[in-house]
Amino acid sequence: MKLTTKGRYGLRAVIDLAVYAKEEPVSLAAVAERQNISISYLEQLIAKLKKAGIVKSTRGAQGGYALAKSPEQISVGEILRTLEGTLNPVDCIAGNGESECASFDFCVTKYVWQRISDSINDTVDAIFLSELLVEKERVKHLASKQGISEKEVSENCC
Amino acid sequence: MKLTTKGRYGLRAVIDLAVYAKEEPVSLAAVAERQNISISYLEQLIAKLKKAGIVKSTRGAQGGYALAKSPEQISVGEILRTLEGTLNPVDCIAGNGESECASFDFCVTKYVWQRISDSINDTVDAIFLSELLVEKERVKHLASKQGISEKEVSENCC
DNA sequence: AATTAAACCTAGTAATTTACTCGGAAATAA
DNA sequence: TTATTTCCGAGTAAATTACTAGGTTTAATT
Repeated sequence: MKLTTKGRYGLRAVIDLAVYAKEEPVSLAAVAERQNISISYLEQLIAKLKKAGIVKSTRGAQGGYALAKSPEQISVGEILRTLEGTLNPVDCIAGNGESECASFDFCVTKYVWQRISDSINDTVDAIFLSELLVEKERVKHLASKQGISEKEVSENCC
Repeated sequence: MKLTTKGRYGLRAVIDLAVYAKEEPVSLAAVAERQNISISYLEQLIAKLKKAGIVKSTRGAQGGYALAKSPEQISVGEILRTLEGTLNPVDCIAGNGESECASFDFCVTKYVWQRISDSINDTVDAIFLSELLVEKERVKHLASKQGISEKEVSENCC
């Protein structure tokens, strides 16, 4: 039940864009450097985010990425599902019919998996990027009080 | 964010014991056969469940396994955490201090991971084996109405 | 027009994890 | 004594993850 680095790095990248790409697009190199993530790996993640309409890009020199919507319109659920695939604990409740197991309708464990799935999805769909930006301000003040730079925090985040 | 077969098979095994090991212990071979799971793999899972005090064993011929507590006292959370380890979406919130990331207290993403973790754990801790047994009766009737045997259901479950 | 900075694209690959199997030792009922 | 069963540790093939490498294309800047 672990998220992969796709979801973890990807969320950090989107937050980074929300903070730094307000005026002008930000290059992936800049995001990668700030977040201490490999740039070529980030490329793959951002490609998915773009396809999903979460970020937009401008090509060529001085180009880069920015959010495609306002932080109020981007949920963590959207981001994580884009990068991780469905957030179901098992495949058989994907809802596409294809991966349903043969005993789908009579499965007791499915009852459990469905409830876990619902709780995960309800949770992440209720957290919007805007909320994270508020939270980010809060911890930023906390950190600065303790003499810890934003750079340090970003680089060592989980 | 997928459960492994440990959690999936293990929960099925515990449910199987709840149903079939009421009077006398049930051999792993019987569970494995009913649930269509490899017996030697099940051995590993049941060892953990025993260590955790969820099931108990009697050795020797005619021995086997049974629940160590009543179904009202066994939560799905207990079972899954025993088999899967912590149900956290990331390691850094394990709470043991050891796996905490360097930016632990100032991490925005941690705020997200913690909420996901809480929702998963709250959900599974609120489901008890007794509830699953009731649910099992319900789907059993549904299945039999459609001419599907319990055996079929068990063997093909997710 | 040339250079440079960036996004975009595809394929490969080492490391890790998962999902098992195998072979036996110890215990106990029949 | 023999069957049946739990118990135990080590090994392994397959799948997945977490990347890297090596380019092409686009567009601003010089």
